[in-house]
Amino acid sequence: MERKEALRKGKSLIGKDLRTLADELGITVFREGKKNKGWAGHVIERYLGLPLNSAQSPNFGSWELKLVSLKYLKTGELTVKETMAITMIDAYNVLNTPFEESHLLQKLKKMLIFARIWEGKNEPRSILYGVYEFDLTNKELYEQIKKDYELVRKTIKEKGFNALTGKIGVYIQPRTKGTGHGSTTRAFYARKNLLKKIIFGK
DNA sequence: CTATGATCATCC
DNA sequence: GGATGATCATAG
Repeated sequence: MERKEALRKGKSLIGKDLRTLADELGITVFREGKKNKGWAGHVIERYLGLPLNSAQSPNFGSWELKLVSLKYLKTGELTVKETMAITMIDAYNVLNTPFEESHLLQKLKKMLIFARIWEGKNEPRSILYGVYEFDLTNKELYEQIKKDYELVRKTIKEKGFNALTGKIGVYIQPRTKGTGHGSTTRAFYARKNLLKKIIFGK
């Protein structure tokens, strides 16, 4: 499926409750009291007729599916609930790859962001809010992301991979991520301020 | 066991 | 409420 087509079909889902769709499509949201964290993504994939694929980059070919949770503040304002994982950091790869050719940039160019409204850990319902493309034609975003990438490279080079922390970066941060239990892997995450720009245009 | 996607837990 | 680090589910 082409990216454009996926975007168009995705948009036709806006306003729908992904929870009821999950039931209709036979997607498991909870299993033995535990949440299947990938359920919302699975619903979208199934709806679009895509294979449930967890493999790395070859995702769906010309584009990638990402999900972001939104939530309402007490003031009633809608905001981004969480940062978004983009891709794993490979120290060697990052050190030897300029931003223009980085895995990070390739991912950003391809991704389609599906924003859903999160209402609680028990997922009473979840409305699809919108579908977005990552706008890298926006100079300000592009340049700042590039700076963040360069900062990560510099940090690895001067202080080592383990010096990377989630505190680094303005739009993109290198955050620990792994199976836990002492894992030291890191991944690029999109910070909330960046997601807000893309989703709410501010 | 590890990679990946995404969310949870905790600290401020 | 927001940020950072840790964990969970699943596939290979």
